[in-house]
Amino acid sequence: MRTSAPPALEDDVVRRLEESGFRTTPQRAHVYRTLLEKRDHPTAEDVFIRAKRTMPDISMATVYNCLDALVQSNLVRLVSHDRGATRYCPNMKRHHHFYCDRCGGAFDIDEGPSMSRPRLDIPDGFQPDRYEIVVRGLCPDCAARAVKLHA
Amino acid sequence: MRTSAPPALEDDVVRRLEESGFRTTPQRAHVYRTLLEKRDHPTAEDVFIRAKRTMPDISMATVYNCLDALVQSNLVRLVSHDRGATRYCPNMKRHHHFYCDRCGGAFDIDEGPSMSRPRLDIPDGFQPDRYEIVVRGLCPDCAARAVKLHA
DNA sequence: CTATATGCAAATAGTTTGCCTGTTA
DNA sequence: TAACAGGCAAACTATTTGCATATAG
Repeated sequence: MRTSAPPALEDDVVRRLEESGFRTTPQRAHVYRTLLEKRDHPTAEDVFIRAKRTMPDISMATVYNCLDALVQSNLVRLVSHDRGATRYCPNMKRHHHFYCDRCGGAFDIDEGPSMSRPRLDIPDGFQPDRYEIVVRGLCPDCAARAVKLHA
Repeated sequence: MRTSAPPALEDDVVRRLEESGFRTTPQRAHVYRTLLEKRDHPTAEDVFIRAKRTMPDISMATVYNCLDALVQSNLVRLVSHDRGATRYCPNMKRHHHFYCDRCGGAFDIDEGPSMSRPRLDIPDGFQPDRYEIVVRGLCPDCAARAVKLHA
């Protein structure tokens, strides 16, 4: 057993980026930290605005570059469920998503302890790597609003 | 029991559109028929090009309008899994999707007979309506190509 | 007859690219 | 110091909108 402190988040990021052939740059680390800060599935532009607060010279193109590098390094998931802008999610624990039909919001759904791996008949030749369950319907806010309209 | 022939596809389309408050127009029916013709998850532009072959005056804006009306009428599903253009799928039978990490292709996965509904802990307040399982990995073509590269 | 849909063109959002400079390993 | 990354602005792609005309109910 190692006696030193657990590796800092930073170390992990560096390692993952390097494993995928990316250099570690202040921008990439900063974009990642920005995502961790508020896990609300921000768009690239949201990330840009937030990242700019403490790194004013960062550019939109760099944000896209960083997000791509993080996605390819398996540090961030790309979330895209409607015609709107792509969203990004730094939660790499196995989890699922709920998408609201009305407001378009995306919400993480943790995997319950009793959850069994679904059995799907995936045709020959496909090489599945991972899966997620996508649930759609109304989020709490929109559901509450829908009830009001019917009152 | 009705003695006449089962309702034509058209009748069903008309009913669904009307139930959702849409008028039935030749363009909407045509876009729907175009989608049914080749179930390969085309983009709006693909649909536009195909639809134009037999309805040369149809416009891109109308294709978007029609696709929206069909989606809202539950005749078509919108499929969006990367930063590329949104794709459309007229298969409303319960089914799932496989997305290829390499080529970005989307494939329908039928639900096997032994499939049990997955149990998710959806927090209070959410009003789930439907779900789908999304599997990612390599499609047969890309998997075969990956093997070759390692040979 | 009237609300709604179409077609066109222009506008906007989202994302990518080229090019030159700066930085990482 | 060489290959890679950043910044900026322009290009591009996907989608939406405004408006005049046409059409479904």
